[in-house]
Amino acid sequence: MEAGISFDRLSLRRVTHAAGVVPAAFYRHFQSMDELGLALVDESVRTLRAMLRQAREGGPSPEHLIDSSVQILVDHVRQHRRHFAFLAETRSSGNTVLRHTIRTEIRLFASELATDLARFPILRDWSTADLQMLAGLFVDVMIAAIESILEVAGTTLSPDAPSPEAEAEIARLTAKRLRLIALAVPHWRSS
Amino acid sequence: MEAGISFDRLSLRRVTHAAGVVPAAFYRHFQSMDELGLALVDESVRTLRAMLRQAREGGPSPEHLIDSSVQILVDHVRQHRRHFAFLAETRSSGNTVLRHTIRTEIRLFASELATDLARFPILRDWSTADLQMLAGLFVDVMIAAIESILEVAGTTLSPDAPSPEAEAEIARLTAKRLRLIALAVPHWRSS
DNA sequence: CTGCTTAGTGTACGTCTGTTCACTAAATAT
DNA sequence: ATATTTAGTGAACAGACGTACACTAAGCAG
Repeated sequence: MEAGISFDRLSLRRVTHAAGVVPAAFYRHFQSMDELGLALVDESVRTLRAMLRQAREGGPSPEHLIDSSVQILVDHVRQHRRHFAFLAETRSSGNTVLRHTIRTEIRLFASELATDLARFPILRDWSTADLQMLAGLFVDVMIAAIESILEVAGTTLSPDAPSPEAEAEIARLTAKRLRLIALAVPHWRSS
Repeated sequence: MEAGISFDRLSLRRVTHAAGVVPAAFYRHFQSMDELGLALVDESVRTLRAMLRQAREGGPSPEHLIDSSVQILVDHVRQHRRHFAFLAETRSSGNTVLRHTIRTEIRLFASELATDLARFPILRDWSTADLQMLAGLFVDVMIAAIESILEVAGTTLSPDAPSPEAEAEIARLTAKRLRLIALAVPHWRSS
């Protein structure tokens, strides 16, 4: 099929063609491709925040918190593959405006996670900087997981092989990583 | 200047123009842009391996191993900014062949790091899978650091601001992350 | 019913793209 | 000294690209 096409290889003409519309009609909706991109960022970021919300509400048991969080991540990526693929690709490539917008959103995401973490008793007397560090580390591990999942499933919107086996392996590895990091927390003396 | 241009926005005609040569002359050297890309991957990967080699030889004191490794990373990225920018961008974007090649190389890189780690007494009885997990985690933290450095310094080959201040901040944060992870190592029971 | 707004049409333009072809000048090997 | 390989030329092509313009059909407000 080769249906997957990254955003910055996407042309105005292709977009309008896919929409069954003549190229000039594009300007009735967006002034430029940048504007389209920002609209897509908005939409995708909403998906991202929905994921965090679900993780917050879902797991009251701190025992299986890591596993349930990873599972929520995997499910969300599977269900909103195109949003995550768009974010993952655009985060490191092409358009400068979009790249900065996404990176800023992710930093914000990490900050929210940090305030969530602050509620855990074990982390009560960690400095703000250290909490941000920990949250950023968690987020980066999650991002690596997302990229891996997208890689084993065709980076954009091709159906490809869903390969739940490879997905499960990535989930296990990611949970392992997070558990390792969590293991360090009690022994960290926050400055 | 706007001199920075990512590889997949790069056209055959731009390459030949920059080389001061007519478009058709391109085919005397490469069959396609893919082939050019693979040549660039080769060159950039050599830089990557040189970095690992230096880190291996450089630090015999395990006390400051983390700080010296991070410093080597920062220095290498500064000195070979374009190689790292190329790898970082192409790793997640555009051309499928190049993306897979780079990701495979990075996996190989992590594997080599894993065998290095196996020599540490504390890690003697870790399973191979767990060593790979740890090495992969280190590598992903390093990749995140590289991306951050490139971000604060203009992603491609623009001179921009070198901003050694922001670089140092990233170095500190990365070292902190690695120290946190290292702190967990003694308490991990390898399965 | 009338008038304004919105979404879409069709055409056309200039520019950039990859690729081909026959040809030449220089370097290299025999 | 001669033959062959190599690197580069210049022109030409067909296609895709972004963008502009005047125009039309539908939806809705007054």
